[in-house]
Amino acid sequence: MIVIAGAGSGKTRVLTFRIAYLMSQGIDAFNILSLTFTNKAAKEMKERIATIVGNSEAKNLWMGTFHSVFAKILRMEADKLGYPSNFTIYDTQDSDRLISSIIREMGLDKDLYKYKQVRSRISSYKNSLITVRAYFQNPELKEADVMARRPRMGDIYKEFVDRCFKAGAMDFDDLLLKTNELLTRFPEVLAKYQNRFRYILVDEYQDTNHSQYLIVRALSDKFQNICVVGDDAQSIYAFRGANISNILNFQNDYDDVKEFRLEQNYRSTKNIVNAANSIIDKNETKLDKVVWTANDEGPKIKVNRSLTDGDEGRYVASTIWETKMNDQLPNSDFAILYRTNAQSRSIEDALRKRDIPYRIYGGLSFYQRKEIKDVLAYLRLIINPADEEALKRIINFPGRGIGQTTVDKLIVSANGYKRSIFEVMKNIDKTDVKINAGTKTKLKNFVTLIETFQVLNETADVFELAEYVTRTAGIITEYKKDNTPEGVVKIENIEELINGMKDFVEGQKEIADTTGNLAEFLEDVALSTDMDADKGDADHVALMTIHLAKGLEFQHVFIVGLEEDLFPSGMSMNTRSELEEERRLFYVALTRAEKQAYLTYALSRYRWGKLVDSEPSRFIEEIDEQYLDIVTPIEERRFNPMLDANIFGDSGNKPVNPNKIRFKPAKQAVLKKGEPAKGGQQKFVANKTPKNLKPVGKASSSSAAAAAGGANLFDGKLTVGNVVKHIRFGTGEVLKIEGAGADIKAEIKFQHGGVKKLLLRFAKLEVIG
DNA sequence: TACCCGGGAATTTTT
DNA sequence: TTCCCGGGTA
Repeated sequence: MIVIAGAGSGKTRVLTFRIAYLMSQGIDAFNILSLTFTNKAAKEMKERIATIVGNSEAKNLWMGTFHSVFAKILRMEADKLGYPSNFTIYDTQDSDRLISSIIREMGLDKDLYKYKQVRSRISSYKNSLITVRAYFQNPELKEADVMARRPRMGDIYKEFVDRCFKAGAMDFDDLLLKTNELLTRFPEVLAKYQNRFRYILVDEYQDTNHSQYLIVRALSDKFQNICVVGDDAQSIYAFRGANISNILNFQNDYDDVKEFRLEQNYRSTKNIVNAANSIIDKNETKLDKVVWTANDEGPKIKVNRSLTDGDEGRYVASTIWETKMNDQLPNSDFAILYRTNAQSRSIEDALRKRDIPYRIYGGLSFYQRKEIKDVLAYLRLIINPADEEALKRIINFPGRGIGQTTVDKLIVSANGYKRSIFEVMKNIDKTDVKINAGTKTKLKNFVTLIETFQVLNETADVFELAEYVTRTAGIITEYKKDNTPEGVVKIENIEELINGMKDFVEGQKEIADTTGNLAEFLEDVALSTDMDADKGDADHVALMTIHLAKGLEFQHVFIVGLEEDLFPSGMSMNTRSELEEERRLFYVALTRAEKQAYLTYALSRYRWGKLVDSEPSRFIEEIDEQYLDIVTPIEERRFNPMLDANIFGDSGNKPVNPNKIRFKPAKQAVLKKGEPAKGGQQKFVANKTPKNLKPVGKASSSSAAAAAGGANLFDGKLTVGNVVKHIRFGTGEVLKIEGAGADIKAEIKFQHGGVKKLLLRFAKLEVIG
């Protein structure tokens, strides 16, 4: 069964009710597999089902992301593929580092072989199930890479795969690729999971890549009881291998397909739905469907032009402020969506000036921070000493006098002996590595250190282990040296991580069938993203990329930076299909809005530190004019009368003249240093955000913090003089409270452990006096 | 091997 | 503007 579900038509509801229905018909939850693309979607769906069928029933459902479900299966079957069951999952950064290192070792020109391009190339091979062997058997692939002036691509690919295997590591793509390998090479395994997963449901089917498609098809082949839900108009992940033809051709893959179309939108006003339709109409590749709504007409979509990105931010902030006040709305009714993460900056500055609380979703997540990754690298190495990336990360952190040269020698030697680096170090005296005695001692000490941790890991839980490791390995000491605010935040983050582990351990105790071990914690971490940490935290405006916004809805949505070369992105307007994906992205953005949508663009914008002229996006014009309300702020006209004539004609309120603004390449007008920008307003674009401020907003996303569960006291409940109790520091007195909004900190003097500054949003404090 | 400095590239989107 | 890397020096 396929459900083509337009935006806002309730497709998640369809899935949850179908699952609940299946269970009400006596089908064992054990036999149901439900796949999503984000942990958050899985979690929400599980909760919704739990409210219908009850918690204990819902618990047995296999529901999760492709990556997490198949990571679990791979752990159980790892030995068949020659992997350890506690294999490491390399994140993108690990892969990047390994690829860079391979390029360097092979003596290739790193300007020709850019690691990011190499990584995405390898990723697309894997997602298309092109193994190393398949690559070398197919002259066309080789040809394509030669044409791209990367003749050694195949060799890098091979080395990368070999090194991952040797390190007992899988990257994100491997989780799918190896699952395919498992299901193809071992018919008995396939049969086992076919019999197990008799009912399969897939959300966001339009986003599946070839690898995922094959897994789903293999698993559902026997019973052919599969239900996929999706919307071709919301396919926005082609760049990472999603194949829109999976949904377009679903009918051909199964014998007896029922198709349903959900075309009524329950989310948005008529204006928004119709405007969105008028955009998507411009795409050639799509399934026919007409989304409609019975909702009110609603206000027209507001289009606003600003002079600079700074002005744009101020327009957004002041509009939110006014609307909030006039209509008495919470901050959470507003979202600001942009094409690229870099755009958040000017918006943030403006929001901060107006004291509007906001949260940035995506970007650098808690677990990607350097200090967190350092700690995690120790833990990774403890359970999997072969983990090359973890080892390289910490072998000289904190500094132990083991430099790049030594590491390079070890790598060469490890490759020669076909052993892991750790094994070479362990047996350093038996190898022919040319390293002087002093360094050898340092290496031995490091090995001993890790082995001590491994012994402790036999008996201690994650929390105890991490606490011991951070102290013994000198990580805390290292960061304590740094007295800058950044350094303090790092310590706090590590403390937060460790607190999160405590909660993890507690949580695991309640769940009978998990081992509650380190490997499991690390898997959670590796597959978690910033979006997952959704908690009942303070009321805030949401800032995120449009990609992240898919599936969400807000009363008021601002889509900012609607400029040629930015949205559509300059890198995605060369082919029709790329442009159509950008258009679908715009469609997704617009259909997030329930009541009111705003489109904004700036005439010039800082990019790469330079002021660059820009033109309105073609997407603005593609919307049927009758749904638009083109506004030009009065203050802009007053300050800059000369700018008006260009686009809007004399009245300043006429619709955009297509001939003036369409399809001209953006001029890269570069402003010399010191020269004022048009209107001179850009100097108010405050870019002097203290370094530690921005990350704090992001840090709120940590699922460690989410897991904390304790009351956060940053809304005035805590005052100077209070006596509080902290889970780890014990009892203390509040000396000072400082900061604002999400950033409020308390300075607390603890009876044992001195004075500490704690971020109240994280710290679990109990007021006892 | 550690540290400092200057030059040059970077920004699509992410499980 | 920011970050990363390489080269040079101690």
